[in-house]
Amino acid sequence: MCTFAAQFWVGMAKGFTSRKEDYSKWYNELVVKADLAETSDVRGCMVIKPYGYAIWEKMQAQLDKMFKETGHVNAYFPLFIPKSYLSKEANHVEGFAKECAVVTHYRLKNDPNGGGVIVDPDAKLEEELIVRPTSETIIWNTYKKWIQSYRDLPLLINQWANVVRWEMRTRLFLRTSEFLWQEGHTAHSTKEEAIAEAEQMLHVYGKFAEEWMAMPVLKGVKTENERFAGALDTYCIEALMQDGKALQAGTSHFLGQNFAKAFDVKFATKEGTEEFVWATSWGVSTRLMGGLIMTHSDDNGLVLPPKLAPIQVAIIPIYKNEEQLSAITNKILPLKAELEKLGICVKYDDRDTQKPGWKFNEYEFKGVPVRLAMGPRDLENESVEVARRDTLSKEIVSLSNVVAYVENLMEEIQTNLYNRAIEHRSTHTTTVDTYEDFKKVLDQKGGFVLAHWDGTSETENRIKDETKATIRCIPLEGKNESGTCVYSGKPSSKRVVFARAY
RNA sequence: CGGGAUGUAGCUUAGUCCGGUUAAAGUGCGCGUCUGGGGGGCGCGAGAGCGGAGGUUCGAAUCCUCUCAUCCCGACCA
Repeated sequence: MCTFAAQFWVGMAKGFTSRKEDYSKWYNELVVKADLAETSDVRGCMVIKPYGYAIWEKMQAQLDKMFKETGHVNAYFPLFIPKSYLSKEANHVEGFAKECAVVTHYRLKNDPNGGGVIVDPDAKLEEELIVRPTSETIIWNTYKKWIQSYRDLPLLINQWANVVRWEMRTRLFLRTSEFLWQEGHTAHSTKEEAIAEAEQMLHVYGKFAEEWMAMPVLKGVKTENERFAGALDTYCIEALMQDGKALQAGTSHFLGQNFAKAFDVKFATKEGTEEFVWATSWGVSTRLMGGLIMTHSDDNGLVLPPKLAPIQVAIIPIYKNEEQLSAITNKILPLKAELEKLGICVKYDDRDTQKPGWKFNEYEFKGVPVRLAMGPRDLENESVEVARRDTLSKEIVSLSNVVAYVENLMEEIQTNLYNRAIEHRSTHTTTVDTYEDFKKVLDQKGGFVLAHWDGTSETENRIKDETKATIRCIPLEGKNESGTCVYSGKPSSKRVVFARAY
């Protein structure tokens, strides 16, 4: 490999708020200016734009592959759920009742007073329909018909769908009234198998977050307060954003026999007895996009890990006339083909409608991991300028080495982003033993705070009221260590992870 | 649903307190031209009647009333 020079471009994107100035403004502007999504005229709902959707599609493709590899198949259940279904599992209703959209009518008509269309009062539904906030109820109502015997188990189904939760305050990707997700719903003959399934999917999520999103996550179990409505146990992956706030990035629930009992889903065992099945559900959503953005991006815009970047390499020609452009194109096309042969997504941007400088900024803001530029000088020297987005560094690489160089960069950038994120997390994870330190760390530094907790909801709630911090999880890998609760002073056998969260 | 604020060109905003020529600018858009190794320069041009309805007035973006919408802060949340 032949490197002639290294230089750094550390500019500020024009008219873009920095993280330090206002993190939340930075995020909102980034999402819009990087062309990922925008708010729609429908309150709380977003339009995911092609570039943002392309990233989501990459996530979907990989997750879907991982689900299939673990034996799951896809299916699709209705968007609408009869109201009565939702009330069959008491905890579940309570958890979602406050944020459900309800369909009450099925027809419009012209307003006799000339005000456009109105809801036809004669078209009232006998039973109102709920727009799914999650699909446990409709799915378990269906599973009841599908499951009779242990021979029908396990049932391992996933669906990719949209769901609606009527949120008061929304933010692009992080919390929208309608969002896209996948929800896995499985049925098992034993408790152990169901728990193993919930844990397995947690690890699938963890692997995806770390290896594909380059986003380190803590795996753990939720406390009763934070648990999914209707679950016996909720496992989660928790990520730490750059502003020191935690983001719940995925959850996997062991539902016990709650839904089986609510929907009367029984199966005949090998021994001829009749038992309720054991259930799990698990999901990740477009919220992952928010996590991806807030884990890596900087004051120059989006930064994407190569494995999820819709464009991994952008190539920009610099030319004064047609002859130069075609000379450059003649060099670039074979290079592009070679990179593509390695499975790298390359965009050769030879549009004459935009200037090179404009394109540099465009791809930088959109987080394209590697940018190649070739101009008259490179043409003469048989070289290419290679710029990487994660470090904002540029090097001149000889044309003969550039394919190998770029191939290697893909791996290097992916690793660097992960390492950077894990470094940030470890410097923002603090162990505290007193409530004073606890509050001080939250206010001054943020991040994950490891503290002893007495295991009661009462203490958890008080801490939440006083500090806005919640228990993100009881870590799976945390070692047992006896101590005393930071709040109550009562004995505790393990530290839990506190943080202010999204 | 409580507390605060804002609606003027595609977008961001000035003008509003203290009514008065043809509503102003940046950006974006179109054309021309010089350019082209980090959002380029110059020139020309298109684009809004000021969230909506009503009122006061010779005259309303500006004052009054009502209304709608959005944003921010609180309770909820993947």
